[in-house]
Amino acid sequence: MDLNGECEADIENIQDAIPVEEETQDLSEFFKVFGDPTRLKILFLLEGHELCVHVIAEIIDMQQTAVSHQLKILRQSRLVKYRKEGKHVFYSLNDNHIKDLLRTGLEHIKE
Amino acid sequence: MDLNGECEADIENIQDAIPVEEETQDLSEFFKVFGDPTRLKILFLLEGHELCVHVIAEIIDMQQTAVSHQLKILRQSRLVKYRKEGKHVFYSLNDNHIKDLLRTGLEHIKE
DNA sequence: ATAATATATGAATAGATGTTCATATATTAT
DNA sequence: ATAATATATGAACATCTATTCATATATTAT
Repeated sequence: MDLNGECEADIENIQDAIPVEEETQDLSEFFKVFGDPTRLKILFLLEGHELCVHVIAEIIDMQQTAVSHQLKILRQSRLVKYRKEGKHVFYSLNDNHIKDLLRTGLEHIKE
Repeated sequence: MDLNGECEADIENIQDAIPVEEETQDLSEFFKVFGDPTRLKILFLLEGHELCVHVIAEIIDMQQTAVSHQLKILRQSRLVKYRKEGKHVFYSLNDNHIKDLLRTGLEHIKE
């Protein structure tokens, strides 16, 4: 049974390079979060500051509800954390990898 | 003119944390490429091997045309390069950052 | 020349995604 | 209690995306 012809012999071993299905799914979900300009802007903003929702909305010039929706996604992927203080909800980064990822990505697109 | 109330004073400076619009767009496009399980599988496969299209399709159990479409996207974002040899087209990774990104991403989802 | 194999690509389609609108909840001020 | 402010959320909608199908191109074998 030689399905792969002349190209490559041991498909069995090569296959191991791919993480199991669930891990691949989770990983793609994770990267998907970075695949939106609005969310990226929020992440860049939160890199240096703890900010509340309406200030974020103001700075990136988006509606508050749009920002809230995106913050929900960032929360769900555990990229940001939040702290309630009276009427305000202050968001901040929740992961050390984020800065690395953003910087590596920027390096690539600048090449 | 105090649009941001009690929360935070110097919106001017905070804004600088965000790259210019075009850069943010490009960066989100870049991450979007990693936000699909099929493309991730292809990238993991190519991490160690130079492979031709039909072998990739076979290993990840996808149709050849689906793989070709995804390879096109990977080419366009300069993540893979290719080499023609007779009927075959051999693909391989074209960026040193890819492994880093994949590994950092995996670290995050495993936490 | 014809057939077989490897790859690429355009069109179609189903499903996912981001924003907006309307509205709900919660806290604070009057 | 009422009004104002801050945030969250569900529904609707337009847009984008990934796969499939049909088919085109290119190379090699007969």
